[in-house]
Amino acid sequence: MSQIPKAYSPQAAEDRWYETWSAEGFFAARDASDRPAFSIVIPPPNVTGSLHMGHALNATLQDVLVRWKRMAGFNALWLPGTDHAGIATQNVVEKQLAGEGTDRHRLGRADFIKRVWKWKEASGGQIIRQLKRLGASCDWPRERFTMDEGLSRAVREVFVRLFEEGLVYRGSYIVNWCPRCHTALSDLEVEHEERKGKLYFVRYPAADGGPGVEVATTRPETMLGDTAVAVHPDDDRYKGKVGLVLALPLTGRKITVIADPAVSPEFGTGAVKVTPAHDPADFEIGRRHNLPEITVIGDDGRMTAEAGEAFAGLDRVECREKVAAALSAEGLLAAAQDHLHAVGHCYRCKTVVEPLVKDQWFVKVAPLAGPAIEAVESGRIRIVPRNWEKTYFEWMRNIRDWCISRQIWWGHRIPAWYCGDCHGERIRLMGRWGDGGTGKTSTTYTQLRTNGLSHEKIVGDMGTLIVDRDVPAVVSREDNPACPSCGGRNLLQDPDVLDTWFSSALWPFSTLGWPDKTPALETFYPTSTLVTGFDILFFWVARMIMMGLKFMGDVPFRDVYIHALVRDAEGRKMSKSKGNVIDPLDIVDKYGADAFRFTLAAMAAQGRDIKLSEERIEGYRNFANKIWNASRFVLMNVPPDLSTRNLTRETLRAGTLADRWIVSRLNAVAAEVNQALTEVRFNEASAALYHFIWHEYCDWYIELAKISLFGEDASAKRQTQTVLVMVLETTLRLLHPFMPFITEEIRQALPPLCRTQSPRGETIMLAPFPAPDGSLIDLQAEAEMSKVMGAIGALRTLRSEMSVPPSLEVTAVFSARDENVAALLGEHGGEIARLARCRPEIGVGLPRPSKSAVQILPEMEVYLPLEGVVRIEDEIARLGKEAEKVDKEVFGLAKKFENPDFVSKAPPEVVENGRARLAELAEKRQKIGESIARLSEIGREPS
RNA sequence: GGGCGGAUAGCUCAGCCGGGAGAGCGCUGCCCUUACAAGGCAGAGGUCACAGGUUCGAUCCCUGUUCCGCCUACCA
Repeated sequence: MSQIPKAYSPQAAEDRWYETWSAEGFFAARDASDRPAFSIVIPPPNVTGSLHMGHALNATLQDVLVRWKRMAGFNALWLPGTDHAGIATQNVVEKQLAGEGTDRHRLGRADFIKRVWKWKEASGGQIIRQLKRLGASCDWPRERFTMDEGLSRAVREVFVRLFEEGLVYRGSYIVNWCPRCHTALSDLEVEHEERKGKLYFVRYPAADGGPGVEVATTRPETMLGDTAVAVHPDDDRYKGKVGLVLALPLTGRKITVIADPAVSPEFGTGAVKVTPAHDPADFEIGRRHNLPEITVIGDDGRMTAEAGEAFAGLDRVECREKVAAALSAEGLLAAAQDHLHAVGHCYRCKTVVEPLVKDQWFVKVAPLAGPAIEAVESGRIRIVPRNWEKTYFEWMRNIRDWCISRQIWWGHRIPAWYCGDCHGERIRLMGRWGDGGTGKTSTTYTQLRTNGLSHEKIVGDMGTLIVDRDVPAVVSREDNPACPSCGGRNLLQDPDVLDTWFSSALWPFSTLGWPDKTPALETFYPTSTLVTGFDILFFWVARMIMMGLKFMGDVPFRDVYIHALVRDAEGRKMSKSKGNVIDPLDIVDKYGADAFRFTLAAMAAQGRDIKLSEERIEGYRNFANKIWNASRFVLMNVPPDLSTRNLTRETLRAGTLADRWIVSRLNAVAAEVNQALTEVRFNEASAALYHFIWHEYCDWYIELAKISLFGEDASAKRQTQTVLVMVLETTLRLLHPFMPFITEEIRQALPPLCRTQSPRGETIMLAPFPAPDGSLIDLQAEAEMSKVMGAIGALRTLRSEMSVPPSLEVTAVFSARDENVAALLGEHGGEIARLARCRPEIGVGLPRPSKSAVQILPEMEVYLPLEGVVRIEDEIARLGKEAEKVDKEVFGLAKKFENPDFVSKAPPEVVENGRARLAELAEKRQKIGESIARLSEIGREPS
């Protein structure tokens, strides 16, 4: 007899089992193995971050897959790790410094980076600990970090090779600049948001004082940097104006009207002011027409000296007002109307980004995109759900070059150097010299050397440097390369670091040891499945595919499973800045990891977002408790020396109806779960398990088992015990990937000879995942059971509707349609008696007792004698309602048959089905009518 | 502007290849029946957003409309 407690309490079990699994090395995959490989690399979370709902969902789904495959006999690897999250992490540490009244420039680059590493060491373990609390079965000794030595080597190798092939280049282009983070951003890192603004109509007079051109703009402050006005070449309104010289208001600069097809005649006035230095579209036009690029907005988002005395130093937004006012004062502001337009914001700090012309490093993406498109088109990579493929293609086909340099310090330093000896005049540095350490003024390298500073001193104290764009870069796999032209060693490394996503793009192979040829790489690449959210489909997935194909010559993964985003009540992404986050760990504390995991899996329907509700989690907590108590019951009713070892197909097929039924259902569910997991339909797998455990095993099988468990027949009892435990044990294994802790906890309490053995260790984790045995699917048993269940249900309904107390044992009449049904019911009279709490009278065409309530089933009629327990009128009313229901269905069905086409064109089995149903309904309706008539008669007699 | 998705029970959502509408929670009634009140048994509740079309038959396929969400975009 077991002593386990009445309610399941997750905490203790979770800690204990995770500890054990980990210590025993059950999570470990083998670099070399006879078994087929299954591998997943985790989408690396931000190292200094903490677990949010998205991570929890992501990790749960991966763990379900890995645990499933591991049990199914695969050499399963789930490789964990974290990401250095350049801008985000740097921002955190900079905020700390600000709190201490200092900044990174005073600290200097080297000390700043030390400081970030310190922060990483201090806080970096958090998210990993949190993943463990969810039960994540990662191979922890293989944990990697994007800034690891090995991964850094991979990053450098890739950069150098791409540079050598001309796929990485340095150039001066317009980029998205965050004036707060002080760095360039890739197009993807800019979030567009609709903002209410104004569309200003401004008159630009001709230089000769004649009629000029009116332009429309949302950003009047940029006019200070205008170097042309453009119109569409085919726009008749402006045919005569092309070539006209205008006097740019407020500055007096002479600018020309040019024609360019990029201008859309429909918008505004059809004439657009061109500011090549501050607008991406204008930049393109400017380059096409060789226009000057006048920078009027600086790195800090304030107007530069070029903007003119009246505006220099003003913030962009302030300046907008001032310019509008100034134009208005000169009578040049024709109109200002409300206008809705998309404004780019920094994805990190939400500051409005400023397009600026900057020297940056880029990846030429088009040559890499081609094969990446082909890989998905050909099906070598399968994206699930399929509809994401379209989004993927759309983006890949319109892809633009990727700006990979970031003007921050935390990240992979770009392996490019500039020779101070050859080009010292054209390299300007900012650092902790000469200006009190603010790092705000710059000096040329040559000047610093002349002033007596050593090269080492300069490098050590360097904050950043500005290199003329024609100074050649020396790109090298090794640090401190020699200058290829002068052979000197006085080279200065490019101050920029790489976009974090550059290193993430290599994740599926860099984590397995690349560029070395390791056994792990051999075994686990390509990985099997990538599980991720659609929000990083472009950021990460697409880039991994490009890099994997380029450097491994093969796709990085076979399947990409795109899961939903966990959103808040209003359907918005949860984010710290919005303050709408629910901490997954709070949920784990409150309801247990198993309940939480099961909830996430159950809600992970393909293609739909998850709006998480706590009630739902509570429901699955109750489910865990249900399993717990069912197991308690089983353990209380089986001897500790029980064995299921001798249970063969033959003994199972020779079992009782209930045994054959539950075994059949178990195998059907095993088939469903396997199938659903194969198709990554987590919700279907969990729903099948939920229904089977609660509504078949608990509601019916356990109740039926009680008869022989509490009965006299020792051999029947032993047989029931065996099946009871076998089904439970198998179910636990099916459930384990979803609810790892409770399943292990219960399995360990089962009689030792009832546990399916695992190849190594005493754990459910490595025990075989149940494969369905088709020969045990017994449709006849299922059909028979459903008749018995129907009989029991019918009587229960009658009792309930007639308000017959459950404790009152009644006599009930089961009048079968034919001998077969009567025999079946007769055989299971004991079951009917117990589960419906009655003395059953069973036979064919039994007479109906007077004053009885009736349920009419296809196979039988069930009578409950009322004997003054219930008022006859109640039963008449109830039957009246039922008759209405039947009439409604008959009406619908009859309409179908009125249509001759239905009979001739519909498949025969559908027609036959309909006919049978109609006949059934007609008979039922007639019997109800008879019952009502009889009861009405009786009702008139004195009772 | 382009693309994608959603609208099904009071709430949150399933519903794979068109053929008798489901779950969880909530609600109603009865019940502490020796696994479980985090429970048992029974029940109420839906013109499957709207309008057309295809079909013998549409929640499901097609077209359009309305509302909502998301992604993407150089109409300033």
